[in-house]
Amino acid sequence: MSKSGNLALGMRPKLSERVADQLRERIQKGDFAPGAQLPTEGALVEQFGVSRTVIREALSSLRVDGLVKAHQGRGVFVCEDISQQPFRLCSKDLSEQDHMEQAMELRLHMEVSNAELAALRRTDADIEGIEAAIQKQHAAHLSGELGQTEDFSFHLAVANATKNSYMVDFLRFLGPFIIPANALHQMEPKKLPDYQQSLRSEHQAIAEAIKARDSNGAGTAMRNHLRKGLLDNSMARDI
Amino acid sequence: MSKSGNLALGMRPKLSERVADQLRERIQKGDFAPGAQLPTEGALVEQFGVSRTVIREALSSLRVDGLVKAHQGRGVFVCEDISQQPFRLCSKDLSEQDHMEQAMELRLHMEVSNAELAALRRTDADIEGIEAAIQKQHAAHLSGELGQTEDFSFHLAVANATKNSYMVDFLRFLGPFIIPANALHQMEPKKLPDYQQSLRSEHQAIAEAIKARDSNGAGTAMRNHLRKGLLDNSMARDI
DNA sequence: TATCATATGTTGTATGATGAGTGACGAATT
DNA sequence: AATTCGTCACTCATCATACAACATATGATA
Repeated sequence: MSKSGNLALGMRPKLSERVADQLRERIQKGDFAPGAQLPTEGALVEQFGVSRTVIREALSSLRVDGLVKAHQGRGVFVCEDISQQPFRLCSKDLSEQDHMEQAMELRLHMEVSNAELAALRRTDADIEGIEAAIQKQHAAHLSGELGQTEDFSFHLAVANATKNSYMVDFLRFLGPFIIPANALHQMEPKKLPDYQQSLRSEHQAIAEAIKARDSNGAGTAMRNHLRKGLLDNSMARDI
Repeated sequence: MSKSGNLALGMRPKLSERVADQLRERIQKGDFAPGAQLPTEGALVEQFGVSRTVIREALSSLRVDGLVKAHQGRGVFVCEDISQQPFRLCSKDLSEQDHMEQAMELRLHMEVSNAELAALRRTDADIEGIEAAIQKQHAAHLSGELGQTEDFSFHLAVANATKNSYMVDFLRFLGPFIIPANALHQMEPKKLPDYQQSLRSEHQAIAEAIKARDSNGAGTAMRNHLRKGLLDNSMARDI
């Protein structure tokens, strides 16, 4: 068809995403109330002046986000509770520096809580897992590796001891945002062994406090550990 | 009524979602390495024996989740950093009770940190916002309303004082999971005014500690406040 | 060698047809 | 009259095909 005169959409990014964004907006603005039925695909086709393919891809987008639910034979409806909307950590109006600082801060507080809870609830198996993680990181260091994966495993093991799976999930979600910030890469190779040594001793301190069921001690040990990481990235604040 | 996963009741899963799940699995299992190119849509059509529409809807799903990125004319590639994966709070293998407990625990620790940080960083404007929220909740109570929205606004105001937008975002994300758990609805109407009164005084205590820049005080006040909410729902643990 | 035109492969979009679930209406049966 | 059941219109789900837009490799040409 004649696509030359094509409307106020602008056509640089994918059409389907632009349509999806517009629909998202209208939903969140309350244009379509929760539980209400969206216009049918055919109606949207006419409204936006695009093909049904585009409309369906846009709706698919909203469906994955948990904003709408499609019922075959009935229509597409706005979800009653939009609480299922996923949490993302990518505010585009933040500088890279701010983003990193705030994400790291979020992780720090969360991990301090993890350590405190772990100390209260840990089983013997948890202790084994935590110490095994420390051993593996040590082994990685001896092999000349950076051992970042093993480092993260330690923190996951601590989170696991809280017996709260959401804590683990959230840490696992937060992890990738933090690891790239690690100053390991730009560190002088000469200082690396010292750094790794202090890293291990900090982990050890956390582990021992957890083992001793010392909640406060585990919390402060974790706080010191992570705050040190912040300092190495020269983004310390009053955390 | 069950939400989604449903093979039994004649409600068969959509083809596109089954394909999407299989692809997700293969990606996370490392079958497709990060940065690698997925098979072309045409290849996937043959592999799965479905139409291109289905393949495209499945890929669209992965795209929204941030697992893959499609480039017109080149192909579909697994994202280098899967960090953009959204965080969801809906582990299906958890009982409703466990889900609520763990989500609430996550919120509690996060809000305690918020209160502590708010006390350190609050400006005078933050104090005004917090106290305004308390006033509005009071007004709502006087009007005979439950004032749950205003209650949440108070917590958001505290989060806002941390100057960490992710704290606000995360609380806003967590909020809807918690509010329905509030025991307000099943409370004897006679006790309601007392409950609302104590709610307000707890909020007031938090606000005053923040105003006094008493970090520890604000943290414990918030902990007490939320732990009380837990007790009212008879799901107290060693938090 | 360097540059440009072309061919090929890929995703994006458009269109039409068919299958399948839902709900409403009305005719047939009890 | 009340209930059952078939029909029909409407909807989303899937399929199939074609073309457009973009990226890259290939080969011809200067």
